[in-house]
This record gives sequence, structure tokens and C-alpha cells, in this order.
Amino acid sequence: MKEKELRRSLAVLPIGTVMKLANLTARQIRYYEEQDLIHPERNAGNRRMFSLNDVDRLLEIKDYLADGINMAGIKEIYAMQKQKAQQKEADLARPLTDNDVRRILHDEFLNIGGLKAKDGPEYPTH
DNA sequence: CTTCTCACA
DNA sequence: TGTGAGTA
Repeated sequence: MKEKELRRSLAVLPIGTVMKLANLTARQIRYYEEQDLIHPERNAGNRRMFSLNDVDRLLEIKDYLADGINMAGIKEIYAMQKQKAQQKEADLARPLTDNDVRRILHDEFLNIGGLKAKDGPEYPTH
């Protein structure tokens, strides 16, 4: 399920295609970018290139707007989602994972057997 | 022809 | 948000 995410993140759609897929004018799409609600890439010719994720995001923005939420409000929503995403990584990195424990035990085993590990232990110090 | 930025009789 | 100008 990793390859799929990669494809959805590939910026290959020009603004014209996105306009049709999201039913938005180029003006609106560019304005939303100006408001940092979306961050399309730019090609060699300075043309905006969108990914399928960008299209989904534009659809979301349109829904929020339809529900009466303004640019600032939508920004807050995405800001909180980003915070929670980062918090989740922190909580996940804190405790030693099963793989960390395995590697630690493995290193111990090598030391006990008199076989020194080629590379020094590199399990998370954080 | 499509997209870009800038500006507003 | 729309729209026209002048580009690339």
C-alpha cells in the first residue's frame, strides 16, 4: 500500500485538469494556494502541477467553504491535523519498538559469544 | 493554445 | 472573486 500513496502524491496534473476535476476556477485554485491551503509543485516553466492528493484537498476545501468555514478556519483545521500527526510520531518513537529490542538482544548475543558487532549499536538514542 | 502574474473604467 | 493585459 506504499506504491499507491506515492502515485497519489505525484504532481502530474496541470491547473486546467484540476479545474474540471474540482469544479473550481483557476482564480480560486491560485487563491487557495496563496492562502497556503494547498502547495502544488512547479514545473520548469513555472506552471503549477497538482497531485491527486491536491485534488482531494481542493474538494475538501470546497466542502468546508460550503459549510461556512473561512480560509482562516480551514487553515486551523489543517494546522491541528499536522500537530496530531507529528504527536503520533513522537509517541511512536518514544518507547522502544519490537525491532529495537530485537536488535539490542542480537547485539548482546554477539558480544557474549565473543563476536564483536562490526557496527556499533545504533538503536535509537532518542 | 494554456498558464502565469499583476492590477482594477 | 471576476476579468483583461502582456508573457512565457
